Amino acid sequence: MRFMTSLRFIDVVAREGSIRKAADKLAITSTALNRRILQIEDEIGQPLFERLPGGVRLNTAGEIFVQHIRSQFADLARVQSQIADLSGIRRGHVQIASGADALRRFLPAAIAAYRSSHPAVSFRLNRCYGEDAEARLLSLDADLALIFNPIRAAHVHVAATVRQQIQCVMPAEHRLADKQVIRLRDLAGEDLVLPSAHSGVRQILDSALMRRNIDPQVILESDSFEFMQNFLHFESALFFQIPIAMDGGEEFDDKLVTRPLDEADVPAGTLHICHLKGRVLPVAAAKFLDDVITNLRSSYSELVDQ
Amino acid sequence: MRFMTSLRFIDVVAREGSIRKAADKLAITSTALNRRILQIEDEIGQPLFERLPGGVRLNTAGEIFVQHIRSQFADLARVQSQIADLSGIRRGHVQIASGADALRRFLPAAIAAYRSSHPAVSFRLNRCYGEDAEARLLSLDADLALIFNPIRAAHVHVAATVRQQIQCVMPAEHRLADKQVIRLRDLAGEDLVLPSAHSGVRQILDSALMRRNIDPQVILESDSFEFMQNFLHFESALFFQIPIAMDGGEEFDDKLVTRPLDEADVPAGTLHICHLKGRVLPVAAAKFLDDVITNLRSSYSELVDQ
DNA sequence: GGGAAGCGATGCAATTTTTGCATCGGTCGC
DNA sequence: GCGACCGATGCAAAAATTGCATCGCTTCCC
Repeated sequence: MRFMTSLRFIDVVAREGSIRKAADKLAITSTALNRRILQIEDEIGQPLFERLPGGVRLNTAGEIFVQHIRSQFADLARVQSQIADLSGIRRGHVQIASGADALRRFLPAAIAAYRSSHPAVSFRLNRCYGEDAEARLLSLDADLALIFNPIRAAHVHVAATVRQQIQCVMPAEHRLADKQVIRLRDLAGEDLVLPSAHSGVRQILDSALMRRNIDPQVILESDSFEFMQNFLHFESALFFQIPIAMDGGEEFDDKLVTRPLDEADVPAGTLHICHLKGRVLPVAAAKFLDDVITNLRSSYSELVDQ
Repeated sequence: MRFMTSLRFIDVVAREGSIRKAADKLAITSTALNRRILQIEDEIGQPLFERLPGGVRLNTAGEIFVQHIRSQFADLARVQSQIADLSGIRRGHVQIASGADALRRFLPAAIAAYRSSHPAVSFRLNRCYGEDAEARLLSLDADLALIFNPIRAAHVHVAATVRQQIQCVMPAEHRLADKQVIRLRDLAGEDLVLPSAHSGVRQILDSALMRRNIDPQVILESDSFEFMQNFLHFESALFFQIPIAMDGGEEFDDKLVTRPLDEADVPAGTLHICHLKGRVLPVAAAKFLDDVITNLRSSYSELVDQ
């Protein structure tokens, strides 16, 4: 897209915080890039960047302008996908920001299913926590976000939510494995393996444990589900995740068993599927979103809202 | 705005329906323009125009793309005005589509008042009927529209409405001038001077007259209020307009008197102030809209909604 | 405190892109 | 069927972008 180059360049400079670094990334000289920026600042009538000794930084005008540029790019992508859709090609690109939960099983399966009927659609997935995901939606760096627990930002539109009760995962021979439902007080004195502090699951657990004044042993903390799960093969402990991170609510590792926490002790959290409020999504992203919601509705029936 | 030239060119070609005509208007050769278009079609990967023997016409992809271009331009204007606003310059440009009613007295006064505090803001006014106004909003050719009576289009957001009872204007010596309120049956046999068929006033009058089976003499029909009003200086007749077309509901021509039609006979119409739904208006347009609504609220108090 | 390194800005020449001219092949109206 | 008008294209001129060398500046580090 030749007619977008100058704008794309500005975006990169804003991200890199330095003309020379950006020029490097863009495979042109800093001279050329510098002059493109000077020219656009001239046309706007005001500087967009502050010149610092170590590089450049957007000023207020630049912030506004770069936001405009990003929305132009997103909208161009939407237009292209819509045009491609006209000729029945169904091509496109979908960018998703997701928590680690949904990235485990749910999204791989959902994307594969979608791609089986739309092979010309490509995806990009970024694992991140709530705040990042919201920032990515806002900077148009993601079309969709799947976030477990809290949505704060006013500019996010929640297309659907799924209630998810936290599940306790343990080796089949663990002493709690006989119970069908785990009470919070059962955790007292147990060895726990917990997701890191940003995680929605962790926040729910922490606040529930704090409220009841239960003080379990946190022997391990990680942001990798895979790591935590494999750890349980070597040492007996309790580990927590939400159904979406498993296959239809069932653990997929037959050495481990899964038991829900009692809803009276720990409230169900909500998984939110969202996009930027007021944004017209590209065709591919909109269709994928539709599919995901249908998919969730059939897997979790009455737990899905909207 | 150098980086927008190619897009602007496409817009002009779409409007002109011919590359050569557009090239003429843009003061470049048809060759250069033609090649810019070919290049962009190449980048998009699909033609945007159908080549007809007498020129070019947008195909479906082109329609989508041109709509995108226009929204880009409108958004760029918003960004520019927002950036200018930062430095306290308060410059900008406001484009208004309005019926002839509001163009008479209300808008000149409102714009002059606004410009007295924001002299760097320029305006463009286009007189048009409802359908045009809506089309102009949609093609981003107008930021705001003031339309008397009906709003149909789903993509229009109504920022405020004012109820306006139709007024009957006549020479001071007319036999109906003694009445404080004009009943519809009074019009039977009278000579009427009516606005043209597209006008909201005309539509309301026509349907009321038709319903009561009253058949007055329509001796003159025009889309110029000024013409109709001046005509009354030479021949005694009745002429209709809404308060917004007058000074605060008072006729400004002292040879003429104004009497409301009875609300029981003819329902009040509504003047709508609207903009495109979902659009972020440029600062200047948004502020002017605010002013207009405040203005209307103080002039017509309880008749204003929202 | 001085020197090296990193930054953006700028003059000048090389290169690439854009433009204009002339012209082609096609369609339409008279 | 002829003239007028349309968009497409080869080729040379004009204009723009780019890269190189270099400047002035600040910061970091010895």
